[in-house]
Amino acid sequence: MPFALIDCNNFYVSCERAFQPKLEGKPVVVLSNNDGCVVSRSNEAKALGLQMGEPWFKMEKLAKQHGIIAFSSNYTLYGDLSARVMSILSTFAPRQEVYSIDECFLDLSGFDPASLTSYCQKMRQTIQRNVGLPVCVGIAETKTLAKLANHCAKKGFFGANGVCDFGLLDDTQRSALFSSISAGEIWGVGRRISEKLLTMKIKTIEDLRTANLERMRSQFSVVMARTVQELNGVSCLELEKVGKARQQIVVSRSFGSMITELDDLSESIAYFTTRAAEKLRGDGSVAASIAVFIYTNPFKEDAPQYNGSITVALSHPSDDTRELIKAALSGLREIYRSGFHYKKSGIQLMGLQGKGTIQPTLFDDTEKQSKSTTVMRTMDAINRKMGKGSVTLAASGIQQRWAMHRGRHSRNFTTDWGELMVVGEDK
DNA sequence: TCTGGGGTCCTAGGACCC
DNA sequence: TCTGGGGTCCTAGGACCC
Repeated sequence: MPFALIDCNNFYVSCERAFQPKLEGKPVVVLSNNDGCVVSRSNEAKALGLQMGEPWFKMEKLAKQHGIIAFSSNYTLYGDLSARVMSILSTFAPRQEVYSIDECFLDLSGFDPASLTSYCQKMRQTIQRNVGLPVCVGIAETKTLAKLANHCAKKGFFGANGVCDFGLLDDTQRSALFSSISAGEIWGVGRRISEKLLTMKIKTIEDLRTANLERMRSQFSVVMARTVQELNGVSCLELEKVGKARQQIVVSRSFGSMITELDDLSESIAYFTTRAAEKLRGDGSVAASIAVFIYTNPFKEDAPQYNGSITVALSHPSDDTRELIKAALSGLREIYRSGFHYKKSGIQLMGLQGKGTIQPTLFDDTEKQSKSTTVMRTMDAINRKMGKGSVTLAASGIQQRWAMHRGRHSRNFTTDWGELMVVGEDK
C-alpha cells in the first residue's frame, strides 16, 4: 500500500514569503529564538553556502554582502499556516498522519497506481493556490522510502516536478538511484550512525539496503533493522493515529541575557510551567512529576560552568498550574547555586496520563480538585479570548529580565486582528 | 557582544522482589 | 572457603527526528 509524504519546501521561509512576495527570488533565512541560529533557508540562501543551525552572528558579514534577509521565527504564523495545509491535505486521502509542523503522510491505498503522480500534482496546486506555499510529494510502499522519494522530488531526480513516485521505477533504476545517494540521507540514519556505517564499508543507500539484516540488528538496534526492511519495501512503520496524547511536555528557553539571581530564574520557571500546564490541559492530561533544569552558557568556556537538574514528584497527578509551579520552584531552590551566570532554564512534565484515567487515592480532596479544575478552565478561557498571558500567576513576573530577543519578527498576518494585512498598503 | 526548542524511541544498568 | 537467578520496573543517557 503506497504512502505519500508531503513536505513544505523551506517551510518557515516560505511562510514569510507567502505574505511578502517581494521576498521571492531573494536569499531569505529564518532564525531561531534570540535570533541565535539559522533554522530555515531559501534556495538562494542555501546556494550562498549558509548552513542549517549555523550561529547567525557568524554569518552576518556574509549576509550583508549578499543582501540576505533574516527574520526572527514567528511560530504563531507558521503554526496557523501549517494547520491550513494539513486540513487541505486531509481531504485528499482517508487517513493522514501529521508528522511535524511542515509534513504529513497520507495513506494512498486503493487509488489507481498509474494516476498517483497527477493526483499528487493536484495536491501541490491546491496548497499553492489556497495557502501560497510550495510543497513536494514522495510516493512509495513504505514510509522510509516515501521520505526518500520526497527528497528526490525536491532534488528534481528523474525530471521530477515536485512529485516522485518510486512505484514507477524498476529494480535496476532503484539500484542505480540508491547507489548514488549516501546512507546518511535515510530517515533514522544520523551523524553517529553514518560514521559507524562507514567503518563497516556501508556508504550508500544501496549498501545499506543489501546489508545483512541480523548483523544490522546486532550492531545497531531493532530500529536499524526496521529501516533496512523498509528500504526493501517491507512496511514496518504504520500510519500513526492523529491526536495521540504526548508523553512529555518540555518548555525551555535560552535567556536574552545572562541571569544570576534566584528570583529571575524563579520567574522564568514559573512562566515556562504556566505554558506547559496550558498544553497539558489542552491534551486533557495530568502530570505525575515535573523536572527542572538550569544551565550556564556552554560556549563561554572560561566562565564557571554549572548544570543543575532535579525531578520533583507531585503528591498526586495534576494539571493545576499552581501546584505545578509550587513543585517546580521547590526543585529550583534545591538546585540553584549562586555565583553562576545562567543562560537557559526549563521544565519537563513527565508521567502524563489522561485526566479521566487516574486512580483516586484515599487521601484525595475531591472538592479541592474540582475547584482547581474550574479555576484553570476559567484562566484558559480568558487567555484564549483576550490573548495569551492576559491572566497569569504573579510568580511568572512582569519584569521578565530573561525574556528573549526577537528583533526581526514579522507580523502575525493571520492570527492577530491588529496585524492583518491591509489591501493596498505599501509593502 | 551574539550559538534553538520540542519531541520520540531504545538500551543498559540499578533497584527491588521473590 | 563457598554468597542465586530471574523477572519487572524505573531512570539516565544516547541516538534520532523536525
